[in-house]
Amino acid sequence: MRDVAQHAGVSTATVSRVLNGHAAPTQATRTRVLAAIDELGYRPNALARSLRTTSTKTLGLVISDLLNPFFAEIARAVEDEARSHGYCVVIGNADENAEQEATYVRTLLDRRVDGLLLCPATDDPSLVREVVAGGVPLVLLDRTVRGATCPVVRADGADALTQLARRLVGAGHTRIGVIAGPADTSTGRERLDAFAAALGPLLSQDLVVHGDFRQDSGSQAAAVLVERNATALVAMDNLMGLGALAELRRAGLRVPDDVAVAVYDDQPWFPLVDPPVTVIAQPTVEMGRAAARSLLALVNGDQPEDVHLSARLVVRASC
Amino acid sequence: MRDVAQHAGVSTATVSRVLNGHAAPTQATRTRVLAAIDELGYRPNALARSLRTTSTKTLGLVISDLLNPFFAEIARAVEDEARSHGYCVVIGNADENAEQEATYVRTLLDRRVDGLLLCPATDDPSLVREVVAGGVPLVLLDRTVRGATCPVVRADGADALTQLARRLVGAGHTRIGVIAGPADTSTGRERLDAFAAALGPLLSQDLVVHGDFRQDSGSQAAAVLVERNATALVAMDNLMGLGALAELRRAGLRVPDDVAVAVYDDQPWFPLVDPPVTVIAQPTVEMGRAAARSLLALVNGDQPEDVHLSARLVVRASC
DNA sequence: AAGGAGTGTGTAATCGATTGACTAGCCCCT
DNA sequence: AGGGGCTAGTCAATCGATTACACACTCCTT
Repeated sequence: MRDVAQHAGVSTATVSRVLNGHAAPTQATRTRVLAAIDELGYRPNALARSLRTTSTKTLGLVISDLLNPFFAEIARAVEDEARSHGYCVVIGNADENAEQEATYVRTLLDRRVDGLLLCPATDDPSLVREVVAGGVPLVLLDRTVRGATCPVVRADGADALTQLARRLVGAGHTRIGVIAGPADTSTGRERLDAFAAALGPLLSQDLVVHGDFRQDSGSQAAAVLVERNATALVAMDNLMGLGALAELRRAGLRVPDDVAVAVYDDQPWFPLVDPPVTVIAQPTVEMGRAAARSLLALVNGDQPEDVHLSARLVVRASC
Repeated sequence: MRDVAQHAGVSTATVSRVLNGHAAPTQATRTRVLAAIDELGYRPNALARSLRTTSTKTLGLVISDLLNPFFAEIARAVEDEARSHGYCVVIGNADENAEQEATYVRTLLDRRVDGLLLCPATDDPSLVREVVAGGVPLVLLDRTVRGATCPVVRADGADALTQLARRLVGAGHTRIGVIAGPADTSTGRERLDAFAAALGPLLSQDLVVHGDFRQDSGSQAAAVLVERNATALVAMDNLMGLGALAELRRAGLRVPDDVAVAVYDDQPWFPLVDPPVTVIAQPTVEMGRAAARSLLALVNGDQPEDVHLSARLVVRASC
């Protein structure tokens, strides 16, 4: 910057003013400075700038699992929305692991992100409290924590799950197996609760198996449930659904004749599976965008409302 | 930091030394400082530190499309490897768009990442030159550019494509349609060239359609190729493959009876599709890890070799 | 002609760390 | 007692920007 100033015969203050679009500098100096800038190929040091201004124009996004296309889509939407407002997004991958999540959150805070978007790995509120106590704008995405003290953006699947339950019961299923998410995540619990409520006494405890939102756990759960004579399987997450489908295929069971299947989260390939899979589709893009918008509002000092979107049932041939 | 120093009754220099594990401070002062640190809940400002040390312990990764699970997997692997070496990864999503790619690269450079991993959207070398000229360690991943002047990590699919070609010819196909990647990407060109070489005169020009590595382009290309009486379709990317499969299903064509299908890039769900899809599987995790390792070597002043891995053919029922 | 208003620039403090140069204190030796 | 050799710690410059304040100048007003 000093070089630029020298080159243009002005002080660094003037260069800075030109760079930041202040009113002060004359048209003449302005062009002189700009000429110097691209003659020297100067690029401002964002670290120094941020250090001084205490603003990084960066948002942090800590998601549970980058390999889960649901989160990849969300990340993509967040990034889009943020970029359109001049913000950058740093993505952290927690791998469904509370410890790694905490590490990432702290790293991002150390780097002074202007705000943080978090899909919490568990519903333990301590990390959230830590961030909020540190005064950093925080918005929770997809999942919440106990007694959350910050805005939350999520999609409600209760209606869709109720419809699904009705449909399965209507088709004569009496032994419906559930591959639920972890009991210590809000989505894991809520989806199960909503489905259980819709099913009432028809749902027997031994047909509920908790997975970890990953493919393998879906396979294992499916094996267990089939063993217990379930005639329908509902996987509460697309990766566990994938695992369940793989297991059914491995076991030589036919869908939906032997076992009906439905999965939470739609994916582009679900219609192509044999048979096409009934799903509950979440508005991922809207969730991501809304979360980014809420966070930016918070960063700008507003107090955004929680956002509640809805998932919807998409019936295909698998049940 | 000043507060901590005061609290512990030492100077900021000493605090810094404790923080950075210098030999100097006594065990006594050390514990005093550490006590002060967590009493005050002090966290060092990474911006200031980086400004001073000119090292951010951060790598930049600019990928072509975060929604493409191939790149998501790579990102995940890069992140894993980097983290295990104490580095953070900032992911930028170029959306297969050269301009957005350049913007992201510059943003990352401005933030002084210690090194950059790039999956170039086109084979135009100007951006690469710009980075190299700036003296920032750069490694290309998956794709290369014309006259690349930096290490490259990629997977070679020529053998697998040759096997695939042989197999299709052996099955009696004479009109084999290719859904190729963009001609201005190295992977787009190389995969097509390798396949064309293996097929020889059997490949007619009107059965080669270029897509853009996205689902929709795969559908459109498939429609065109079917129209031209192709009896086999090879999609050079998983998303275009997905699009092609969707189009075939929409058109009511049966795989492999009416049209045989093979796709470049394996995905966990390809075995579940009706019928299971023959693919060319790339060692994504190894690519990501190798790229991160190469970049870290470069950052540490070594001169890593290019890394060439191999893709392999996985035959399933679709052809 | 003096004083005031309004502009355009420059000077220097500042953000929060790191680190080279220096100093104070201690021990030991002659 | 004085000096050499260590150590543990302090001082202050530095990284590269931003910005409050001061200054110089022009142009008006009275």
